[in-house]
Amino acid sequence: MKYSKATNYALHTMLYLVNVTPEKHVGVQQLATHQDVSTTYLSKILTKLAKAGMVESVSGANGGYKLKPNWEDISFLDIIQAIEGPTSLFDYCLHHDPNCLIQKVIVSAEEKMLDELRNQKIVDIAKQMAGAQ
Amino acid sequence: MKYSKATNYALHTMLYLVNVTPEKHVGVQQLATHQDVSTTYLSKILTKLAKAGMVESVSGANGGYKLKPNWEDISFLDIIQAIEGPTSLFDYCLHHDPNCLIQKVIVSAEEKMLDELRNQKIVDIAKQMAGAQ
DNA sequence: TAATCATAGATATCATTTGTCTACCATATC
DNA sequence: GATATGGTAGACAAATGATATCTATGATTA
Repeated sequence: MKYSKATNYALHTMLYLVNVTPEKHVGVQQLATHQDVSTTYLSKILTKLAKAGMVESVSGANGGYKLKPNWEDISFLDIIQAIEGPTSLFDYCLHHDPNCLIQKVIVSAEEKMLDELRNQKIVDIAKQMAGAQ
Repeated sequence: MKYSKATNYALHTMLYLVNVTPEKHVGVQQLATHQDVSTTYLSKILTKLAKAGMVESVSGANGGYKLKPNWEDISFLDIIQAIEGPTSLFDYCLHHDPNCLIQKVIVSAEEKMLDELRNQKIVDIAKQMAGAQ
């Protein structure tokens, strides 16, 4: 039971974009070498972030990725769900009982975690890091 | 990002034991057919629960599984961790930075969920089910 | 038109989960 | 103690999902 490495890459990528260059375009190349991943693989992750409306890509020379105007609102949960999808920790249950109490307990516990992740903006972490230096 | 089916089986098994026969021995056979799993597979799951000190097994005729005396204290988290292990959602991080803020945010959000799961006893759910009938 | 950069598809690899099969061990009862 | 009943453990096998890589292609700029 773990978040995927892709989610890890996505979070670091977004933090990097916010932290270092919120305005400029940054190439996948640069993002990839910073995290020691291949560009094509990271590109697939960035595509998901783009489809979720957090970044936009520009092809061609001097192209790359840029944060969308709403970048200051982006939460951890936004990023995680862009990569992991909308799945719940526990979306099946024995006999597919829609009233399964076990499922209800777990889902409601999970909601507590999601609330936390929803309230944590990536920009706040970036500011913390900037403050610490 | 999901809890495994094994965790699902474990929770339902424990609920069944608490609900139906907290005192008697119940064979894996019965538990397995109830959940539509093979006995050997469910047996492996029960072995983990036994190692975690929640149930005990008795071999031989009229044997089976029985709850341990502390059964009223058993929480959802106890069962989940007996199966999933002690892993965290996010125990690696880029460059293995022990001070990674991203990791700290996620781990602290996860703690909120674990607190909830720790506070939910399996016996409470059993009582709810009994009351609803 | 050439250089730069992102994108999508096909494919490969690997780890984990989910199981099955089998032989084996423990206990109760006759 | 033989036998039926019940749990245990190991060696597999299959399915799934994550993690990539390679290649060809499309878009943009200089």
